[in-house]
Amino acid sequence: MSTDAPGRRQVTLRDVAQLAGVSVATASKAINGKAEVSPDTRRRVLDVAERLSFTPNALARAMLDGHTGTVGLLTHDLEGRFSLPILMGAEDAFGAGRSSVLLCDSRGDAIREQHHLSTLLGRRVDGLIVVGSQTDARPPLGRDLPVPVVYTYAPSTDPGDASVVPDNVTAGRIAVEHLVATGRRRIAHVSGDITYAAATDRAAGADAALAEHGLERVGPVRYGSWSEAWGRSSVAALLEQDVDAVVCGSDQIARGVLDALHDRGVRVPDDVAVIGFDNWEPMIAGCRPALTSIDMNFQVMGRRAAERLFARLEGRDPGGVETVAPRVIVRESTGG
Amino acid sequence: MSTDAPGRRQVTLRDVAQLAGVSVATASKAINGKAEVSPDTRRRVLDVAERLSFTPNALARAMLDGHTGTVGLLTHDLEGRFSLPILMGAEDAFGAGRSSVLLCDSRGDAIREQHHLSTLLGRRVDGLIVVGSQTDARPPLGRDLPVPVVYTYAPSTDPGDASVVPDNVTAGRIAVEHLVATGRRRIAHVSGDITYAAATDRAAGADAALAEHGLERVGPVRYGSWSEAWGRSSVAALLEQDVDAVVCGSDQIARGVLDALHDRGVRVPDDVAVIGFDNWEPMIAGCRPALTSIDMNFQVMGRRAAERLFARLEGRDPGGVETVAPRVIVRESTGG
DNA sequence: AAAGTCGCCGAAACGCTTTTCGGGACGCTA
DNA sequence: TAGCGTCCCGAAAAGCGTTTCGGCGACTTT
Repeated sequence: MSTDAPGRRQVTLRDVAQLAGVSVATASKAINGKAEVSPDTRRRVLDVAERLSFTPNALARAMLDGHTGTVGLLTHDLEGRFSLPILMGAEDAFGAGRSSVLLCDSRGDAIREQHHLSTLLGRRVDGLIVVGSQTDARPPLGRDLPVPVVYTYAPSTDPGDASVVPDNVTAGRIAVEHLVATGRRRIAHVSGDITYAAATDRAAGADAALAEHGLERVGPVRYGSWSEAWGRSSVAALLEQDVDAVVCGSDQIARGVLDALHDRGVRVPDDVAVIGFDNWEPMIAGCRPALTSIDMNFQVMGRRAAERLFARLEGRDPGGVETVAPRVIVRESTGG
Repeated sequence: MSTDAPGRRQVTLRDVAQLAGVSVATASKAINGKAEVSPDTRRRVLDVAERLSFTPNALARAMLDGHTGTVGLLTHDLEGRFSLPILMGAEDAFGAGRSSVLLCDSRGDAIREQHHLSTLLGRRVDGLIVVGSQTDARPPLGRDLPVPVVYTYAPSTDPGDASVVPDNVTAGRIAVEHLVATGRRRIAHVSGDITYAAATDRAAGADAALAEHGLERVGPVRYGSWSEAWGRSSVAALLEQDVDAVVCGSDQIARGVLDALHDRGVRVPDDVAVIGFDNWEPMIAGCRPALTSIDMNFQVMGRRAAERLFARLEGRDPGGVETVAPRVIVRESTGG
């Protein structure tokens, strides 16, 4: 029936054993490098296994030792550009740890999320990583899950859970530090949607750094949307005051600001420095001049989440929220 | 040992049966809605199952009926922005078909690809989808694989394999059709890296459409790189001739062209129409005026690949290369 | 009372690992 | 050289959590 074109039955250990003239037990030991097999027999078995291109059935194995070597990765929206680097970092770390990733996208829908959750539990994943869509905290997946969970991007509302999140406060801080270090003093701030914790956290960090240097922000934090259009339209108001640097809540906003400054003949970085957040390559690539940006290190976040999941599996992780330090990528827009 | 904090032993069917006072066989039937169980017993079993939050072990199931309900998705680079929509489309289709996706990223490395392949085969995936990184054909994964494979984005060099690819020729064609339909006659073409089949295919389609309308391309196809910078710098040469429309090999190039035209005071779309490819939201969003673009329908591609994989599983797909039709998204840059 | 139904149970099977056990080869002693 | 103990290699069997098949009682129907 199911033995159609590309589907002649998978070769089993029994096939190998039979052809090598030994028992399955012996074949198993030979293949897994156990001791109690004569070198001679081992060779014979390995040869046959090779010849039949035998692949041990990971499922059967999993049923015995109780863990599958798979982890579930539950994302809220693949679409958003932040999930991807996290995903890559995690996939990377898991690949190294010989685990495979089962990917599910709940598209922000709690029902779908629960459905995927039970599918994953049914497949007996060893653990779960949950990738949120905003940095705001989210309720935990469920009570008494049979496997460890690490939340990333968005932390769990339960502080006992393990979470790995970007450090937006520090990001705002180092943006200002960089500007101050390069001689700027009159610093304005244009940001995105005020309902995003990312926006307000960055602003808080930036203000804190300003205060530490005895400076005051020029004008209010101008919240708007995460778009170039907003960046462009904010410039008119910005320039009503004397400004020598603009912190922009995202690279897109920064790009809008750069464009508008360019149109008005304001020179960057000579007259005004501009810095963005996210270090988003495709957006950065087209900026003139090249945009200095704070990289949130999402890929590192994904990797850390994976590492902590492993740690939890071994009972080595106490839980709690961990932040990932951002870093500044210096380019021309704040250059000397 | 492994029975630590979040890991008390998973509930098995036996536990349920025992507590409900029936045999495992009966419990199984009760849960799976088989007929030969009294309504009374069924209720009792279901209650217990609910109470213990029993989740059937999909692995054990898989060992019996021979298929796991998982498929492998082998991508060449997650990073590139084309993999993601394909991934989403596939995940979507599989989710609907009750299959789960095991994700592997080979990062363009053939060794890693083979390694992932054997891992996936070991996990007894029911099938594989391979997502290439360029539209150029690629060698098949291997001879005599035990499961069906569908290649997408990049077709397999073996025409007997099942492949789903974007239709770049048609994409080029409809770009020109649209321009001609909106009254343009003097059409130039700026494209990306000439070593990409995507670039040359689009150009071929565009030229064919021009020819059908008795038109000739204005100037050569100007190949360069897939960047805004190239788009910008190509404009000087473009404007040496009388041009009323520019086909741009990608949205990034188009954006560069728009920028440069803007700087020179050329009005879009009044003086010159501009059209891009890929309909890449974040790039489009910032364009002034909003950019008309050809959407390659990558998400549809992913879905089709998944559908064909299912079809292959049931022996219903003969193989061969299938193309996915692109569509034009009209915005202001070619508007009336 | 014979013949169905109906509801349930026991056992086999899936592919592997691990544990237990038997038997042959070998070496030592008398 | 016969008898005994040791060592090892390899075979057989149990077990993982399901589903399914063949039975087997008990109750209904003629």
